[in-house]
Parts: sequence; structure tokens; C-alpha cells
Amino acid sequence: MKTTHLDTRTQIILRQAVHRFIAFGDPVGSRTLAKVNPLGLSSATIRNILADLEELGYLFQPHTSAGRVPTDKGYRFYVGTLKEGSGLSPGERDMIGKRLKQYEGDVGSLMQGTSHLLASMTEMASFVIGPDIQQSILQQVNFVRLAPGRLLVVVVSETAQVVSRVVELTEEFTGPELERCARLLNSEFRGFTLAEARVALLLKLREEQALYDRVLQNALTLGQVAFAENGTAADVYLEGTSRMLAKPEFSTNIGRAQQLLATLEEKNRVLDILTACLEGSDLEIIIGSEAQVPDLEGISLIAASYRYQNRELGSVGIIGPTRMKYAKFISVVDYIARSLSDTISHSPAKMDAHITGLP
Amino acid sequence: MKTTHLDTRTQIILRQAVHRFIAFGDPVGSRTLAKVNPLGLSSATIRNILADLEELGYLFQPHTSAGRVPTDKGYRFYVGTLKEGSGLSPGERDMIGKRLKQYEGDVGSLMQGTSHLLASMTEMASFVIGPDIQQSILQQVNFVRLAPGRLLVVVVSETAQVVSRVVELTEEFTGPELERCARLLNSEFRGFTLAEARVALLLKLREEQALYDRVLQNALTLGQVAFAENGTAADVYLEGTSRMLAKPEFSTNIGRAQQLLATLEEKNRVLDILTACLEGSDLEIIIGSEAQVPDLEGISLIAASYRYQNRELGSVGIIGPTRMKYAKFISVVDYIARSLSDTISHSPAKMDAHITGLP
DNA sequence: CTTAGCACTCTTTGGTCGAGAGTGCTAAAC
DNA sequence: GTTTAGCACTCTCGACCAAAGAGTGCTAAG
Repeated sequence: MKTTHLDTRTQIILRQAVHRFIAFGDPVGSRTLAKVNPLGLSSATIRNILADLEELGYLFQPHTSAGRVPTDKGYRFYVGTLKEGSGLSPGERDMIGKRLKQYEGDVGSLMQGTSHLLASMTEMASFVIGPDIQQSILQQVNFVRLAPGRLLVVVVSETAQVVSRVVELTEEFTGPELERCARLLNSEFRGFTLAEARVALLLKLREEQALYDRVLQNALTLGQVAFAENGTAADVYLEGTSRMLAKPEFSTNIGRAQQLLATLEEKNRVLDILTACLEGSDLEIIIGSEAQVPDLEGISLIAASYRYQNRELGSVGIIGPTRMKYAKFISVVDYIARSLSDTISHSPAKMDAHITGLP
Repeated sequence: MKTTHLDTRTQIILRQAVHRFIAFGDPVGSRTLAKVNPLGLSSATIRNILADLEELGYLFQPHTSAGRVPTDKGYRFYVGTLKEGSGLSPGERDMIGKRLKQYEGDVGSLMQGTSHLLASMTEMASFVIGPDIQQSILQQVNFVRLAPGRLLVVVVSETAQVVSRVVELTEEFTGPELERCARLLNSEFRGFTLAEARVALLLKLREEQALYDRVLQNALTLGQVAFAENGTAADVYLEGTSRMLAKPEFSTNIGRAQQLLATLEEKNRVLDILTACLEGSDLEIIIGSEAQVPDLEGISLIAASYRYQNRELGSVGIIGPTRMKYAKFISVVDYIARSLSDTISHSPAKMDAHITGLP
């Protein structure tokens, strides 16, 4: 596909066409553009320009007597011309900060709250991908005895994420033994990611194999269990999928809508798509067919990653029909991602341990 | 509404009518019923019976020249005549058991997996309501220091549920101090529900107010924080909502579908509806307007509760159009609820802490 | 009490027609 | 050479209409 450099005038027309289509949703014709545009061109001239743009693949017409509609390439051009400046009012920024602050204290609620906020601000489906626990930095591991032979392993990450798993051991441990093991593991592996700890532990285990330090042996065996791959992938929080149904592009075609929702429901699919697309970049916009996923035909996606002390933890974003208000929504996603990063980094729950009276 | 006792013959006709409508989805007429039924009645006779049933409110016709469709009352009658016998094949029972077993070890995955299983077996939307942590029995509480003044409280329940929360304290505690406090709280309140522990703690606090036992004071203060109401309600796991769109009763009326999905998305709403309806009963079937919720017009719901050692923990079930295969689905929901109870009660994760070789 | 017959009603489907919108092309104007 | 006016052409969409089909209620006879 040739990327002929477009005439300034042609660019203006294209931008206007895309902009109007996003705003109103019906194909835009030469007459309309002639009336709106400041260059004072007649509809006939515009028609010629539109014909050129169609030939170059930026626009297309659903049928002969309809106006033009942007192609994915057209949208891509439009998005490229948007300036980075935030389209958010100070009031909105303020609101975002406040809303996220109210979820401090529990990572799960924070993720879910962020997703909810994103959905309600954009009227689109939103997602938040939680931190991959395997890449989290170990803060502390604990063992809780549930019953003879049954143990609960609780792993706490630096970002206050908690994962747990029940395991059944053939060997029995006493409470103090477990505490000693936990202390040993904590002092040894705090600061490692879980994945790193797993590897380090295996090495150590080999090294110490010959030794008969029973406590160490036990600790390492338990560590083995504690840092094992969980099987569960990173959490995905979805919200507002029902909003998609209200969009005109889906209300006509319910089959498509269902297919899309089904795809989103398989959260792992979403996860794969996103992690594939979002490698390292701060803010990513994926338009329609650019994601090589047939289910996402006609769907666009704005995603941004959030961080904890410069380590990328996960991403947040919105999903919706290709026809969406990019200018506004890019700002929203970007700002929410930043706010989320801030909230996670400071994360001070303003809850004092004060004593309340009896009821 | 009079509950006239129905003629045996009339009952048979009504059952057949409802059954056929459930199976095929279009209004059923007198001709069809005349052909199917074993009593050898003519269509004219059936017409009279149908007219009676309509007058009694069991059936209605969408318009003059259409067949009959069951009303909610009609469905209720039909459900009442179903025998309790399990409609599940041994193979299906087996499969359910195996599938649930594979999620042992993590309560969250178990809940989600159950929901998934339910959805895939019924082709409906499914829900699982997790145990209310406030009513869970305390197994152990732990404190993890995250940073100066920032503390993570981790509470483990008897059923291996884990909840955590970050709190910021004005007072600073050392590691050993925290451990001592935790130990004290554990020995004092293990076996209490969190709600009970909260109350007991307040009493104790009053009592000891005058004392100057610093350790005890600290412990109680921390316990105050640990057992505080979380704000977060019980978890609700939803799955398969997109399947609803495929149902003919929604594919025509997309507005309704969207409204329903939106209602389901507000999980708290779902929770309220269910807890209101499910007070204590083992298996509950709610048909259409019986739930006094306008959003659930035309929707039915089959729910069953699951238990841990005879304590009701939560419930599982399916949601779908009133026209659903009750006979089959009641069995499915019932059996899955039982299996879930079993899985939670035994809950032995068959994972040995064996050592794997290096990669 | 049951049944056959019939007129009636209502939905569904397919077809036609005209209005409206937008285009592409051509020829004239700048 | 670029721009514009004019015009014939194409395509969609909604309205309207007719025929088919399905099921009913009623009546009168078995």
C-alpha cells in the first residue's frame, strides 16, 4: 500500500470526514463536508478529493449512493493527527484521583474500581489486567495449618497483592516448624520475584542436597510449594461489556455482539491479545484488523500500562467499536493509567486504627 | 387468583403445552396438541380446554391467531409437576465431580470454575456467590509490614478463604510485636466468625481499658483493624452472560438483553436479589415476575445453596429466559451445589511437595 | 360432552413504488 | 489547469398492498 504524502487540503478533508463520522455515525457525503469546511470548496471539488482518498484506501462507501466511511487506515491517519494534549478538564482529573483513592487498601478492589471508572467515563467496555504474580516481588510468605496434612500457603507481594493456595503434604509439620521455615524463606528470598525465587530455590536445593540440615530441608521443600507456578494467570477485570450492546454498530448485528462478548468472556484470550500488542509501549491504540484476531473485526482498543516504581505491572484500557471518540478516550485511558500507577506506588490507606464506641 | 383444582385431563394438556413450548419455542396450537397427545382428543376439544386454561391464567395467546404460550403461573405449575429424580447420567455426574476437583486448592478458582461448569452445561448465564467473609470462621490472622507505618492485614478463614487489606497506622510496631499480637488474637478468637470476633473484641477492649498491659492493648487495637467490616461484599462470579444473547427471546429484543446484562453486571444487585429469595431454602426456582424486580421480567432463575459442615456458605445457580429446560437444569444446579459442598468440605489438594528436577 | 365445519382475525412474507441522498461524469467558468 | 454547476444514474429505505398460513371461536350436529 503506497503511503503517498497527502495534500494539506486533502488531509483536512480526511480529518473532517473521520471526525464527523465518529460524531454522528452515518456516512458523510460531499455536500455536508462542503458546508462545514472553512476552505470554501464546492461539493464537486470535495467529491473529487473523496474519490482520491477512496482510491488510496482511507475511505470507502458502503454502496454507490451512500457517503463515505473511514477505513481502518483512515482511522489510523486520524489518530495520528491527534495532538497529545490532555482532553480532560481539571474537574475530571480531580474526580479520577478521588475515585481511585477510595479503593486504596485492597488491590482487587482497586483494579475493579479502576475498571468501573474507565467504563463509566467512556461508556465502553473496559479492562484492567492485574499484575502477574509470578513477576511480583516477594514481600513475605506465610504458612497456615488448616488441618492435619493440609496447609495454606499465603504469599504477599511488595504491592500488597496476596495469593494463596491449599496444599496437602505427606509430611506433617508443627506450628513452630512452619514459622521457622517461613522466617528462613523470607530472609532468603525477600526482594526476589516469585519466578526468580523459584529458580534460586532449585539451585540451593541442589547445593544443599547432601546436607542433613533438617530445618533447611523442610524450608526448601515448603518454598518449592509456595513459589510453584500457580496455574492461574494474571487477573483480568472486565466491566461494562453490556454497554457494547447499546452501540448502533452492534444493535443491528446481534450475532457480532454475541461473538465479541463471548471472546471477552474468555479472559485469557483478552490477556493474550493484549500482552502480545502491548509489549513495552506506554500507550497503544489498536484499530480494527490491526490486531490479527478475526473476532475483533470492527473493534478498537486503547490500552496503557501502569507501573510500580518503573516496573511495568499490567495494563488498563477500553474496548469498543472502531468508531469511538479517540481524542477524548486516549486522554482518559492515559490519565487513569498514570493515576493508577500513582495510587499503587503511594498506596497509603488513610485508615487509622482508632477505637469506635460500642453500638 | 383462584387455584381451582384442575381436571386430570386438563393437567395433562397443560403439561404438554408447556413442555412443547419449552422444547420448540413457538406458541403451541390445538392441532399440534391433538396430534401428539395420547388421549385421542380432537383439536376442537383441546381448543375448549385451552380456552379454559387461558381463562384461569395458565396460558395466554400473543394474538388472536397464534397458539398458546405459558404464563408464569403456567410455568410454575409445570415445575411443580416435575419429579425430583435426577436427570443426570452417571457420566455427567462423574464429569462434574472431576471438573470441580481440578480447582481444589484455591477458593477463587473453585468458585469461578463452578460457574464456568454451570454455564457450559446449561448454555445459560450462571452465578456463584462466594462465602460472606464476615460470616466465615476465623482460622488465623497475620500482619505483614510493608513499609514504615503501612501494614497488610491477612485474614484466613476455616475454608481457606483469604482476605487482605492495607492499613496505615499512626503507631509503629516492630516485627516481633506484630507476631505477638497475631498470636494473641489467634488464640483468643480462632473459631469465632469475623462478625462475632468484632463484637467480642469490643467488649474485651472496654473491659481492659483501664489496664495498662501494652501488648494486649496493641493486640486489641490491631484486631480492631483486622476484623473491621471490609466494605467489600461477598464475591459474585458470573459467567456465560453472552450466551443469553443467542437465546431467541433476546435476539429480537436487544434492548431487553442489554438491560438484563447491565443488571447482572451490577453484581451487588444480583446478590441482593438472591439473598432475598434464597433465605434458607435448599433449592429455589424463581420464575419471571415472582422476583419483584422489574428488570427480571421474563427471566427465570434456578438457585441452590452450598454448605460447609452444615453451615450455609453461599449459593450457585443459573439465570436465563423463563423458557428454559427446567427438568434438566434443576438436576444440574442441584447436583453441582452438592458437589461444591463436598469439594469445599474435603478440599484435599492432591499436590505433594515433591521435588522436581532443574530444567 | 365431543366433534366437524366455517368464517374471522392476525401475522408474515414478498413485491412494487416513490422519495431521498449521494455519486460520477461532462462541460463550462475562472 | 483547476474548480464548479448540472444532470443522469444508482442504491437504500420506508410505505403500502396482497396473498398465504395458522389458529381461533362459534355453531350445529353426532
